Order: sequence, then C-alpha cells, then structure tokens
Amino acid sequence: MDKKNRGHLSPSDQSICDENHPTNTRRRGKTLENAILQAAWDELNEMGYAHMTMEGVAVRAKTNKATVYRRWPSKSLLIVAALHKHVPRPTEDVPNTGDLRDDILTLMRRITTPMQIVGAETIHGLLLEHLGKDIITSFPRLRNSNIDEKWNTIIMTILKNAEKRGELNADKISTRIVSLPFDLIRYEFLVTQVPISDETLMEIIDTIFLPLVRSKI
Amino acid sequence: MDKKNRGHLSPSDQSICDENHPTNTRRRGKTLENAILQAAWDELNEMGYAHMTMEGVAVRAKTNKATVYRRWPSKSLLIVAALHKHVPRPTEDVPNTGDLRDDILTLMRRITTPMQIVGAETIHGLLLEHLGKDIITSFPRLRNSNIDEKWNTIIMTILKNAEKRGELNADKISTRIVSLPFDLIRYEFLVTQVPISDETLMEIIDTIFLPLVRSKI
Amino acid sequence: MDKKNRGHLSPSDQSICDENHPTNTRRRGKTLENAILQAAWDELNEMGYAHMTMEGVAVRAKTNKATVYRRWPSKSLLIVAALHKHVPRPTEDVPNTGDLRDDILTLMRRITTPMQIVGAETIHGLLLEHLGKDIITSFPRLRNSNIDEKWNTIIMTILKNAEKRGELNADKISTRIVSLPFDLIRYEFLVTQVPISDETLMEIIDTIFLPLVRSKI
Amino acid sequence: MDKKNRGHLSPSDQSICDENHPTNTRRRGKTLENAILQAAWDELNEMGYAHMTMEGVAVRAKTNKATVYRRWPSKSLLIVAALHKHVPRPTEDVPNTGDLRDDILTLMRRITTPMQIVGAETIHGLLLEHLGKDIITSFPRLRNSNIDEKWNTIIMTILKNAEKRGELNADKISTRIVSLPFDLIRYEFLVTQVPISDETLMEIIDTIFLPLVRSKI
DNA sequence: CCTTAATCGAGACGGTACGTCGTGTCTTTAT
DNA sequence: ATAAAGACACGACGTACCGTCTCGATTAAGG
Repeated sequence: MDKKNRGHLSPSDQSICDENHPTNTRRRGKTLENAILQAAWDELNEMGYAHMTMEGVAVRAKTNKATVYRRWPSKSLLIVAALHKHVPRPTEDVPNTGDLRDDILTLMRRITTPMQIVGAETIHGLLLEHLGKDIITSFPRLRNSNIDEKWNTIIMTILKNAEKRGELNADKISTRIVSLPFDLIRYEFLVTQVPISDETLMEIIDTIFLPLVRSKI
Repeated sequence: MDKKNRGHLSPSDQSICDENHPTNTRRRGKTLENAILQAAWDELNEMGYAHMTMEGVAVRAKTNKATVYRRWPSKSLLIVAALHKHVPRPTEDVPNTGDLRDDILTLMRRITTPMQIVGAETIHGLLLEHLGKDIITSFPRLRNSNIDEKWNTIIMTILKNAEKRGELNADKISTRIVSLPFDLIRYEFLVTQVPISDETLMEIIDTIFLPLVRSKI
Repeated sequence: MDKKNRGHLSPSDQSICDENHPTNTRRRGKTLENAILQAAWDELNEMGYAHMTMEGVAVRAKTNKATVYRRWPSKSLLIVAALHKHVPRPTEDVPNTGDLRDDILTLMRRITTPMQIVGAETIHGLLLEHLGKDIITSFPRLRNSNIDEKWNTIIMTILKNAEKRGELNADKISTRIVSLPFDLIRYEFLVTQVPISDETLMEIIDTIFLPLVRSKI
Repeated sequence: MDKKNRGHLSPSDQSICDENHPTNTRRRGKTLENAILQAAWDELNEMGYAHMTMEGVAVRAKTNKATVYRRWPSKSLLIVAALHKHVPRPTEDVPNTGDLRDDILTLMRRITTPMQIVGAETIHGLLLEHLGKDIITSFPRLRNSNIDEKWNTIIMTILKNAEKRGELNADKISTRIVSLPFDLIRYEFLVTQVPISDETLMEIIDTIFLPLVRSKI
C-alpha cells in the first residue's frame, strides 16, 4: 500500500499545487493540471527557458511525462499555459485622469510589469518555436494580434478623450503611431538586458509620442 | 614572429567549399574552416535554427564533431561565425543625396537586407542563448552596442548635412530619436513574420522620423 | 510511418531474438533483454572482446544504447550476462562410475567445453576490468570463489567414493591438490592458444593428480 | 586531480628521463626513447593498463604521439618495451645448494618478484591484445615459449643435480611436471588478487612438486 | 662552415565510440 | 477511463583517444 503513496505532496507543498485537495487520492482533472502548471512555472523560473525540460516538470509535479503531454503537446504550449496562469493580467479599463500624459504613462506601466515577469529569454524561446505572434504575445503582446487590437483600442480611447479636451485630432493619428510607445517599450525589453525604468517610459512619451500626436491638429 | 600563422593557404583556397582544393590531401586551417562555415550556413538555412545540429554540420562538411567544436564551442558561436562569412555587410559610407528623406531611406534599405537574410528565427535563437547584444547583432545590430554607435554616427552625419541645408537643428535631436527608425524596423523584423516592405520603411520615415526631426528648429 | 516500424525484426531475424513474439508491438522486458543478450553474444563472437562495442550491440539488437546501459552499465557486465545465457552450464551431479580416473576425467571434460566456448580472450578481458574472480568465473570458474567450492566439493565426493573402495585416504588430501587438475587446465586455457585436447586432460590426471592422491594411504 | 597533473616531472623523475642531458635542447635518439619509456612506465603504474593512453604517455614525456608511434606502433608494444626497461630480470644462474627443496624455492622466489611488479592487470591486457605468449611473457614468462625453455632447463639442471645425489631419477620426469611449480604459481598470480606468499610457494613445493619428482626412482 | 636530410615539437585532422540527456510514444498496473 | 510509473525508440550531445598527417624548428652529419 505504501506504493500508492507516491504522487502526493507533503503538507507544506500542498498549497503550491492544490490547497484543499484530499491527500490520499490520486489527482486528476483540474487539480492535476494546476499542479503541472505550477511545476512548469517554477521550473521555468529556476532553469530558464532553454534548460527547462518536460521531464523536469513532470518530476516536480510528481507525475509523469505522458500526463503532461496529454494536455500540452509541446514545451512552448505548456509554458504559454503556465504564463496564463501565473502572470498577472493587466487591468483593461481605460485610464482617464484628464491628463493625456498620465493616461499613457499609466498604460505603459501596466504593460511593463507582466513583461518583466515573463522575461525576455522566455519570449525569445517562444518566438523561436514559431508560436509566433498571437499565442505568445498574449501577455506582453507584440504586434498584429487581436490582443494588440485591444490595447490599441484603449490608447485610441485615451486619445479620443484628449481630443474632446481639444488637445489633438485623433482621426489623423495612424495605427503605427498609436502602437508606437508599446512597440518601443517591447523592443527595449527584447533587446536590452536591463529592466525598463520609469524614466525610459517618460522619455518615450515626452520626446516621441506626445510631440507626434499633438502635432496632429 | 608569425610562427602561429600555420594553416594559412593562398587566397585562392579561400573559396568557400573547396572547389579548387587538392582532393587527395587532408583539409586544414582556413580551407577546412570555410568548409565548416559553409556547411553551417547551409544547414541553418535548410533546417532552421532550432533543428540545426552540430552533428549535421560536421557530416555535411565531411568532417567530424571534434573538429567543429575545436573552433566553435557552441552552436550559437558557430552560427555567428557563419553569419559573419555569409551575410553581406552593409556599406558604411554616409549617403549624401542632398535630400534627407532619401538619405535615411537608403540607410534603412541597407540594414533590412542582411537582417532578412539572417532571419528572425536565428536572431531569436541567438538572443535566447544570451549571446546578447554585441556579438549577435553585428549584422542587423540591435541596441546598446558599439556597433550601434557606428550607425547612429552615420545618421547623425546625415542629420548634420540636413542642418547645413537649414532643414533642422541637429543638436536638439536625442539619441533615442536618432536610433528610432532602426529600432522600429528591427522590432518589426523580430516580431512580424512577413518581409519588411519598402512601404513600411517609408511610413516610418514619413510619419514618424521626419516629423520629429523637422520639428526641432 | 516507417519510423514507427522500428524495433521489430524481419521474419528471418525473428528466430534470433524471440521466436514467438508479436511483430507489431514494441519489445519490452524479457523479450528485449533476450534480444540484447543475443546481439551481445553474436557481437562478441564476431568481433572479439576488444572490438565489441556497446554501440554495435545496440544496433544489432535493433535498439539503442540507453536501453542497453539501463540494464548493464558496462561492457563487461553485459558480457557476463550474455555468457550466463549462452554458455551451457555444466551439470553438477557427481560422476560415480566406480573408477576414480573415469570420474575425474568426466568432470574435467565438463569444464573444458564451456571454457572453450567463452574463449580465452574474453576471460582476459573480463579479468582486465577486474570483475575478478567471482562474477566472471561463474562458468569456467577460476579460484577462491564460492563457485570454486562447489566444484571442489564434487571432486571431494569422488575422492570419498574412491576412499570407500580403499583406493586412497581422502582426509590427507589438501585443498590445493583437490583443485589441482582444474587449476592446471585453466592455466593451460588462459595461456595456450590451442584447444585443450583430451590427451592433455589424461596426462594431467595420470601423471600428476592420480599419483598424488594415491600416494595418500 | 593528479590525473591532470601530467607532463610535469619532479626533480627526482628528471634524472630518470635524462640524467645528464642539456636542458634547453631538443631531445632525440636514445635520450628521447628513455624519456618515453619512463613516461610509459609511470603512466602504466598510475593509471593501470586499461586507462593508460598513448596520449598520456606523450604528454608526460613532453613529446608528441607521432614520436611515440614512430617507435612503438601500439600500446602493448610500448608497454612491453617499458617492462623490459623497468622490470628487473631474474638472474639465470642455476642454484646449487645441495638441497633440492632450497634450489627450487630459490628459483620460484626469483620469478615471483618481477611478476608482482608487472602486475596481473598488465598481463591480462597484453594477453588480450594477442601479443600472446612469447612477447609478453618475457618477464614472468608463461607457457610454451622459448623463454620457457630456458627456465625448464634450469629446473632440469637442478633435478639432475639431485639425481647425482641419488634423490630421484630425472629421466622419468615429464616436461609437464618440470614446469608444474611455475605453472601453478603463474596461475595463482593471474587469478588471485592477493600477493603470493612464501608459504604458498612452500606448499606447492612440499605437497605437490617434491612428492611427484621423488616418486620417480 | 654551410648545406642537407632527418627527426622532433606541436597540434590539427578524420574517425569511432563513449556514456548521458531529452523528447515523445507506448505498455502495464492500479484506482 | 485515466493516473502513475517507467520502459522504449530516437537523436544529439560534448568528450576522449585513436592513429595519421602537416608544418615549421632543430639538429646531427656530410661536403
């Protein structure tokens, strides 16, 4: 009977995988799924994208590779799932402080945090395995995706609000300019190794974005 | 003394595979090095970064792994070397047509070609193995590298030329704006899967770069 | 896909590995183990100890190195296992023809056959990797092992039987004399390259062993 | 590790390699040969037969593989040469104390020492590479070689001396009995891992050899 | 004394095998 | 039906030694 004693967790570990799961039963369904995603997330953070292995995830989740593969057929898909679970999603309400600069700055701060949590290495890894635009960029979102649309819409709304205040003419602002601050910040993130500072955000807004949009009158 | 100058063959032997290399003799030095780099380049293009293997390169070059590893201790370093050999380096002279837009456009066209030849997958792969900025980005160059300086200097010269014509005030243009067209084009390249069109270049120049630099007067 | 078609054998080969094993399924456990041991045995005989390789065994068994190493972590252990499977073990009953000479001769013939099948080269190889006495010598058995005890016991019983017939006094015969015929025959085997003839056995018995034991009265 | 500590000689070792050779000059001929043999001997003793490599010998001798191979085309031949240089050869005079037992014991002691110096592992290694009888057995000599003849002749002379004293009839003693003590001692050496004691020698002489030869009258 | 041929030193080369690791599939047993 | 456990096929890893070869430096020998 002690043979059956595998695959469950010590009390201290339990909270990680499943906080209120009965201990003596074999895990399945959501419970097991959560345990795997947690293990994947931990493994990703400890080992880095390149050195994370499906084997390591299975062991850490106290299950086996087949069970992992049954749900996520590749490392990249597993990671995407883990990101969905563990990276906080930015709120999607439209900032409206009455000040265009503050609104944009708020928005840019929202995006930098999850991006930094995921890390550039993981993004490069996911992009490498052609998961391409849409799937990967769910969190920090990159370009041309439907998720992109969502963010562009928010910025557009902010610009419309500024237009109401007579600060600019939103109709004359092209999509490229709308997404410009995010593009720049994402490029910075992908290529630079240092964390993105608030000063960088402000520099982009003050010397590039605002001059461009305010010139449209 | 150039006693370490062994294995150097006549310039005619430098041709890539060994087209005019005596067949009956063991390849050495530059001849062999070229064969390996050619094999690496071919393998990279046929298989893609992720599926290219050191073993495959060795076999294709008709040599063995140890010989490859002796020169380049990792896949990424081998690829960087192959890129250096097979990707045409953009000319570094400063365009001076008398027209700012043409000058910048010329410069941007120069950089897109080698970038496209290398391919986004390879860049992501190299970035993944954190060879980071300086080494990898020799060709398409990304950010914060000494190579970056070189390109920024060229742009700055172009801007200075425009300044002489009274088109703008170069002193008021920050580094971020100077590198802006390149940053955007590289971001486009890394994230989008489609080739970068001339229209995209023009859009960036006409709607973003020129408005910004011309506003500085 | 023929990729999936691996791991089983053509009908003509089947008899070698496992005669009545289902063809379309992946081999496991004993079936696979037998295939590997057979391959090891064949490889040993074709190549000789020094030129037999784990790689060659894996290929011949139509499996892979990892599977071989999982069971036998070294070449010598694999060979020992193959010997256990393919070298006929001598019967262990005590010959009792009523004639001491015949009894001893029978016993010595029993040991020479398996010894010759294994071959001197293999024994030297195994001894070289200091698997030493006990493990290797299971078949031809050398010295100081528990297996040795078994043989000595048999000889002792034969001598006791002769004692009952009044031919000698078994108590006066030391262990060294008891094992003498086997020691000599094994020495002959290890050092000489020619097969051991029946005449050699008889010479050892008639001119050395019998005179010594019969003098003990 | 001291395994990596190759290629460096202690002052005391230097004298072995080349006692009075100018230090700053390139070695050749006998000087170099001695250095290689010394290195081979040291390497053999430190690493054991199986783990000694030509590469290691070359490094330790501060030369290169080609120079080693030019002289000895294989590891086993190099080892044989090193043994010839470093294992003391037993004296070949015939003991004649007037006591048969003492004479034989003296002879057997002579052979055990060099045998133990060489070591069983090396013998097995040499036998494995079918250098076979004659070459290998130069020192401890095994069977059927011309070197064997020499030893048998010595024993025969001892027996003849005993015959003159009326102790036995030498003509009735077969070759197998003559070589018996040596065969047994060599077998003991090859198979047992423990050093051969004087007691073992005496046991063989007193309970096996002497009874056999003295019965021939 | 100077040339010539030999051979040393240094190490690259083509090659084989090593033993390990990771992937993704498959089987078996237990729940 | 599916989790757990782990064996299996596959392929690549990076290393170690093998025995050969190339090339320049050194040195002994001969004119």
